[in-house]
Parts: sequence; structure tokens; C-alpha cells
Amino acid sequence: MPESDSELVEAEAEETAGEPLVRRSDQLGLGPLGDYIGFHLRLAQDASFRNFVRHTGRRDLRPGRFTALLLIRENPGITPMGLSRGAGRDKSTITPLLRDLERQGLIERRPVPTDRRSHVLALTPAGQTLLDELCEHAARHDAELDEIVGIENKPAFLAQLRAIIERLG
Amino acid sequence: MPESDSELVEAEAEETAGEPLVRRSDQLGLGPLGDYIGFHLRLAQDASFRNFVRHTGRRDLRPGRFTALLLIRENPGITPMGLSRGAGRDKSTITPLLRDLERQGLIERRPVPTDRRSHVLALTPAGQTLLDELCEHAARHDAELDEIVGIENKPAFLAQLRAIIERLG
DNA sequence: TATTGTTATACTCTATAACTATA
DNA sequence: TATAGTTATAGAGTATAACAATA
Repeated sequence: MPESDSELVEAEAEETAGEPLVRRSDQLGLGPLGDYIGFHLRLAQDASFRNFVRHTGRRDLRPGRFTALLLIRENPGITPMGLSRGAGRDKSTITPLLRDLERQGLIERRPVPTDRRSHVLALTPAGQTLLDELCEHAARHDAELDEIVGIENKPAFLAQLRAIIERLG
Repeated sequence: MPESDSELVEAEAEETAGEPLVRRSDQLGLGPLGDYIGFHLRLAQDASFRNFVRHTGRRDLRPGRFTALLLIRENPGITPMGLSRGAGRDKSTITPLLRDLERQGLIERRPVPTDRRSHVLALTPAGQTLLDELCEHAARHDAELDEIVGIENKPAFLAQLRAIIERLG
């Protein structure tokens, strides 16, 4: 799906809000899709994301911010173009994302002496703090997934997901 | 992400367009997410969706339309509210979706004698034809997923996805 | 009172194309 | 010429809130 991408969540929120996220009723017929892997991948990803949001208590969290912060932390010296390629998103989507993160004081841009067109991205202390917090939520969320899948099945399950990721585009 | 949802793809397009969908470079570090099920679910769903789009040749295909058409076909007598609950989306998102499908001549609305607030949805012949075509693409796409996962592993893999779907929200 | 469906409004994510300033 | 990044623009998808008609 030009739909998902390479991230998980996002940051920043004003308020937490209740929990009215619409819940699928699942009493409907699905036809041929009832046994499709692709369809279930989609449903599982949806459920997983909702659970993550539940953990963070921030319903405004959406893909992009979290991944951006994480990729910046894990890849020192990364540039906006590197982020674009790493996240699998067009560079034009990176500009407003970084603008917002910078405006919120979560990241900063540093000049690159060797190429004055570009700049290096880095987390500010506030960005580190927020990312740490999100990572804790992510860890708790994923522990639930581990439990559901069964820790003994996790390696095989992950291997199958990785196979899909690598062998499809 | 309040991000994904309960569908797979969508319908309608003007032209096919090249294939410039940005491709993840994957040479970047992922930190703690490197072993997270949730993260890999997201990547796999992303890859799967891109592959589906590749099959259909319609890059404008996105979640929503396809599911709507499918749920309408598979659940005779369904109403907009039923669709909303089945798809796990707020009813306010259903209105414009149905408006577009109707405008394209893919669905029609029929009055409900017992409740004049509502109406029953049904595919037109054109809607059936389009849905059939999309289902063929979906079948070929999912056959690739079967091959990647390995047909002998499919039942267990699907069971794990279903466990995630059912046990998380 | 509660529900169905619509409308108004807004925000996120995404992309293409055109532009600039460098390389 | 080609690349890094920005801006302008556009279109899905989603949601909340308020509303009219009906139950």
C-alpha cells in the first residue's frame, strides 16, 4: 500500500482523548479474502497499530514521526535524502516532516562542510527523551505481540515476515 | 497508525502510470525495532500492498474501495452503517466513499421499507465486473505470498495473524 | 431518546512537478 | 547535467462534531 511504509508511529500530541477508535465488527462475510495472507497482514497491522496507540495514549500518533526520530538516532550523519530512501518515501514528504520535528524542538540540522546543499540531522535532548519514551511503549506493545504469537514461534514468524518484505518490492 | 484498517485495496483509476513508487533502501540501522513483530508487520503489509498495486497496474488503488465493493457483494442487504462497522471506519468516512462509487456507476442504493432512514447497498453489473477483475489480481498476488511463506507454513502463519487480529483491539 | 446518514471541517500521509542552490 | 532540498499543489483516508430525518 502505497499505504504503509517503513515506520511505526509518530510523536507529539495535544491531548490524549478518550478511546473511540472505531472497532471492526467482524461479523461480516469476507468472501475469497477470508484465507488471503495479504488481507490478514492488513488486519493484523491495523490491530497492532491500534494497540500501540493504546499504549502511548496518543491517538494522534501516526506513522512517520516515530520512524523519523528512530532512523535519525540509529543512523548518525543521516541526511534528509537518506531518510527519504530509508523510509521509502518521496523526498517531498520529508521536508514538512522535518520542519515540524524541528519546530517542536525534537531535531536539529547541522551543516555538511563537504556539501552545502545538504545537512545532517540529529536529535535534540528533547527528541531523545521523547524517542526513549516511545520506545518503551513500543517495547511493551511488542511484548504483547510476542505473547500472542508465542515466543517459541517468533523466530519463524519473523522470518516469514522478512521473506515477504525482501521478496516483494 | 491509526493508520491501517480493515481493507485491502480500492478501485478506479484514470491511467496506469510508470512504476516510480519509492523503494525502501534498507541499508539503514533500525535499532531496537529490528526484532519487533509490530514493525515487521508494518513493513510486510507495505510490501504486500505495493505488490498488489503492481499487479493491478493502478497506482491510485488504495484501501477502501476494494473492501467496500467486496463487503457489499459478500453481504447482501448491507447498509452504510453495516459497512462502517465491518470496515472499522467511522460512518462519516463511508458517505463520500459511497458517493464516489455510486457516481462511477459501481454501486446503487435501494430503499429499505422497514427503515426509511437507511438504504441497502448493491453492486451494479459494472461494479461486479470491476470487483471480479480486482479479485483476480488479488488471487495472483496472494499466490505469490503463499509461495514466499511456503504452502506448508501457511496455516500456521495465518493462524498467528488471526490471533493478533482477534486478541488485539 | 437513540440511530442512520449527511455535511462541515480539519489533519495526516503521500505524491508529482517545478524550482533553487549547489555539485 | 545531476543531485539535495524546498515549495506548490493535489488527492486519498481518516476523524470529530453538529445536524436532519426517522425510529
